[in-house]
Order: sequence, then structure tokens, then C-alpha cells
Amino acid sequence: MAKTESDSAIDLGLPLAFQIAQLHSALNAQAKAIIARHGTLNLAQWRILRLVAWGIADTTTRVRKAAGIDKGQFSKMLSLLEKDGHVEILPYPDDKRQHLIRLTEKGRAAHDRLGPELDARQQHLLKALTPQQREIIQSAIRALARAAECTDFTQAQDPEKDA
Amino acid sequence: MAKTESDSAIDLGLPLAFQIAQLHSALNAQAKAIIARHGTLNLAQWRILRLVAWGIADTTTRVRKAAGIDKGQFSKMLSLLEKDGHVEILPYPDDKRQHLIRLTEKGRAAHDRLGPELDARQQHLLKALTPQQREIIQSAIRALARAAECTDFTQAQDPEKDA
DNA sequence: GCAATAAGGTGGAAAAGTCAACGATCAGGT
DNA sequence: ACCTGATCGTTGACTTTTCCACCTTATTGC
Repeated sequence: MAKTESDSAIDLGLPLAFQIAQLHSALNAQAKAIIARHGTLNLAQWRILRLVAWGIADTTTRVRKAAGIDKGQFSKMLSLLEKDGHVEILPYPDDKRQHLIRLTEKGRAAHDRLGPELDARQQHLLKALTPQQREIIQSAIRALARAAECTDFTQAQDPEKDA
Repeated sequence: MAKTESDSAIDLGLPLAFQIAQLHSALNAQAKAIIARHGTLNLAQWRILRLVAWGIADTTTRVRKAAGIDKGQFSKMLSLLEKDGHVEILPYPDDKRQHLIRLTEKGRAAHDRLGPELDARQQHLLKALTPQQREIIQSAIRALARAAECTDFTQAQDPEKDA
């Protein structure tokens, strides 16, 4: 009998939104399996830790946007990270609405332990792609994200299912 | 001042998992904005309706897998669809664990109204991509989904952040 | 034929994510 | 300098998704 994944949206060639949703679920499940071995922080919290650890951002707005987390959820996750001692939150002189985020020793140590596994996972994902796929998928994601900003399709044309 | 999206995971060129998560959120928000104009069904329910309407699948397992929905969630969403009269659920003689799913007139009418907008949206997404991107992204999604099945990265090699 | 394993659906609980309102702050225009 | 509009983070409520245990049914191997 055929393997069960022959019935997935990806294998059936369903529209992109179905496939992206399925890919996202699979990637999330994979990440959760990895981080479950490293304590109780959830995926959103690890993303915040990673962004700060990488030095990509250290102010609340930039971290939140890079992490792609809802404002309300971000606020809660950051509070939990502060409460459990993984980060400290400091005033941001340039903008009183925002905060600076610093990893504590605990946060840095936790990241030092998990980071290599997530990095290996990232390498594994990239190795699954050809150089051409790696290049093209970046630009395709960007183009799709931009196209996702439009929400008015009431003047429908060519209303047939795409394969 | 630079537009806010210049700080998104996609624009910053963060690892693929960050970008896919962000793309997925954007696509979900877009879909929700569209279906909100068509009553109270949520995105998962509409996906079930579409799959049955398209004739892609009509048994519970195949619909669930094509929709990529958790078993528990699928059961609940399907029950709600039955309760509000969009589908009817019949016995499946080949496997007593499963059900057959049929759209009712109400379900088909609802789909006839929303379907064209979702199809137009799918066209819009595809038009945002070049022919090459359209071709490559399919195979890239498939390769990534397969790579997402691996969850053991404790023997980490090359543990550096990928751009 | 039987036992072990796997698959499927259901219901409940927990976790995660979205949404909206609010107050404080910032940016821009006059 | 002031006003308006926008942005930011917080909080609470709600929605959606995940997870788990259980029971039933199907499959597989001997």
C-alpha cells in the first residue's frame, strides 16, 4: 500500500497555500521535537532568544518583527523569558515605548546548548535543496509574502482551480 | 524612514524556518480576510469543503491528510460542518473507522460563492512568481517537507548560523 | 486463526496564536 | 509649539491548534 504521505497536499499538488501550510506544520513539528529536549521554552521563545543571541536585533520592535510574532503574544513570551531569567529587559533611551533585550548568562548558556542543534537542522534543510532551489526559493518566498498583502479578490477573474 | 517590512525575517534573510513561518502567517491572514466576508466558517473548515468540492477526496482519512489537519481538530471541524449543515457524513463500507463526506446543497452553494475568490487569490499568488519560481518552488517544498521528517540533530556538525 | 501492531476517529485538556482596546509615546505637518 | 495620526507594548478575551488517552477497526506476521 502506498505510503501515507502520498495523500498530503504537497504530494497531491494542491494550491500553494495548502502546501505552504503543510510545510509550515512539518517544520514546526520538527523544531518542537528538537527544543523539547532542551527544557520548557516554546518555539516562539526560542526564536526570540536566537535573534538576540545572533545580534540581529536587541530592541523589542525589531526582534518582534524579525520573529514574526503577534504584538500581544510577543509581549507575553518576552515577559516569561524575563521571569524565568533568560533575558533582562532594559529601557531604550531612543524610544520610551520600546525596550532593550539582553540575554542573561542563563539565556546565553541555554542558547549555546540548543543553537548547534538548530543550526544542524538548518544545514540539513539547506542540503535537501539544490543550489538553484536555494536561490529561487528565497525570491519566491519574498514575492509570495508581498502578494499575500492583497486581500480583495471580489472582482474575480479566471475563477478556476489551479493545480 | 524605511518601511517596517524591512525588518521581517524574509527581508533580513533569516533561516528558512523563520521565513516559512512568516510566509505562512501572511498567507493565513490573507485567507482569513477573504473568508471572513463569507460567514463564520474558519480556514480549516473551508479547506475541508474545498477538497470535497474539488472531488479530490471524499473519505475522512484522505481529506484530513490532504488538508494537513491534526486528527483531533479535523474531527471537530467536520462535526461542526455537519452540525451547521454544510456536509453530511455517511458510513464508509470499506473501513468502518472512516466516513464518507458529502457536500450538502448548502455546502455547495457556500463553496460556489467563496471558491472564485479563493481561486482568484491563488492566481494572484502564482502571478507573483516567474515561471521558473513556480516550477522550482514545488520541488523545493517537497524536498523541505521530506527533510522536516528528521528530528535528531544531536550529532551536530558545522554548527554555525546559516544566512 | 490469533496476537501484536498500527491506524482512525473522538473527546478533553493544554498550549499557542489572534484580535481588540487602551494608554503612552513618537513622527510629521502646520 | 501644537495637533493629528501612527506606532508600540500590555492586558484580557477568544480562537485555533496541538497533544494525549481511549476505544474500535484494520493490517501484518507467524
